Amino acid sequence: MYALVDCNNFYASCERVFNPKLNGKPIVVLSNNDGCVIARSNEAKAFGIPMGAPAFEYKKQFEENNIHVFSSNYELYGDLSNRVMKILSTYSPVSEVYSIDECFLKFDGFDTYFDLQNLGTDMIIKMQKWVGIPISVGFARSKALAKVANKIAKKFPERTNGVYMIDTDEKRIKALKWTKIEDVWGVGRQHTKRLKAINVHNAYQFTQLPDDWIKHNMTIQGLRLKKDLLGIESIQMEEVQDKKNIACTRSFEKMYNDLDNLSERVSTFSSNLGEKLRKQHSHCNLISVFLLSNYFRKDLEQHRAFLTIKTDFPTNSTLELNRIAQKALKMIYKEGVYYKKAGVIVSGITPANNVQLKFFGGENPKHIALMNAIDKTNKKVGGKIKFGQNDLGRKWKMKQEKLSPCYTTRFSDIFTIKL
DNA sequence: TCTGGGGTCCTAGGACCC
DNA sequence: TCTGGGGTCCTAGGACCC
Repeated sequence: MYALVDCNNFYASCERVFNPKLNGKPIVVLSNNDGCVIARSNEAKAFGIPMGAPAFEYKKQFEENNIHVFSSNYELYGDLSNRVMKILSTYSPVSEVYSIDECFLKFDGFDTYFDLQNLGTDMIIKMQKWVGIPISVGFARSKALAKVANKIAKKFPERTNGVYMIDTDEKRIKALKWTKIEDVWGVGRQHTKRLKAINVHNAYQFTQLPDDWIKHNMTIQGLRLKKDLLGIESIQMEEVQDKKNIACTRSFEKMYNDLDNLSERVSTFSSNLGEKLRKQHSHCNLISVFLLSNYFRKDLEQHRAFLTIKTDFPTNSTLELNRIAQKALKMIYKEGVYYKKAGVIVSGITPANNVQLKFFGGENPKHIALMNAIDKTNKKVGGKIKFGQNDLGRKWKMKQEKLSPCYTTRFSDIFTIKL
């Protein structure tokens, strides 16, 4: 059996942990730059606030309905997520952290000795007590079915108490008939359109489609999904591994049409990626840069550009990454266009201890020592060393007007109790 | 005025090899 | 007149996830 454990309205729930006055109150959490809604408490959902709603369009509704609005606080969410995952990992030797708020657990052979239903209830109680985060648990014979079971547990809390198990074929078919096709894990907008066109509206109908059709239209992934939904394990647990791509991308608060400002952004993104690469002890040999104009301003010239450059040797030196990223930027930059977003992505990632040596050239050994010294210093005193091209005046600070304290990761933000 | 960020997997087709 | 067959590797782009 598999379990999928999912935190309920995770970001919104995180905001409540150290601010219990918010229990029962509507909450929304906004994306970077306070752009759009990316998490909603049940109360906020009841007001009809959709996922992805632009904050400025809903500002009035937030005020009228006393909806509490937060900027996203990834430092807090990340730390609480780690606590949740650590506790979940004690329930089974095989676990897979699937996202910041979801975890698969595998219970091979457990059913002989444990009542999984009770185990699920135990998880919920412990998580509430130890971390303060509400969770839902779905059990089933495959990962895709565990996802379905989880959805049922979350949708009917009063009937399931947060735990639902699909353990018979009868329950499986009933659950699949209840699941709308667009809600199936792995079926997105495009597949939904195609499936509805051939009269497939729920997960059960999907499982009745011929393999050929699925393979042709949804690749091998679709076929695995079908088998998983039939109760035949086809989507395996995955080991945590090093990242294969690392990206750093941002929308700007206003648009820029000059190379100077874009160049500064790209340089800051490159430093950030260098740090991340070194942290996971990797090198990369592909660097991509992209620029996007403002999609919402149809009145302005549109330009989307993306360019990948191969490095001469695998590297994780910020200086080398930035040199190449700047080169790419200059090649795709188009004068006169107002840009709203830019990003740098590194890929072709290899472990640092496994670098292909070169006859001529290669990483400048001085860079290695320099990066080492910078990382160590920054770790000790908190990001004090920056590169000349990076913004030192912090004029790029994100719009975060409703940021909550980092209760668990900063001494300055620690919770105070008044006696 | 204002609209997020960071990932994964799969496939077709081109480049190249013998 | 007539021009093969069988591979591998790489990458862009499309689909998906949270």
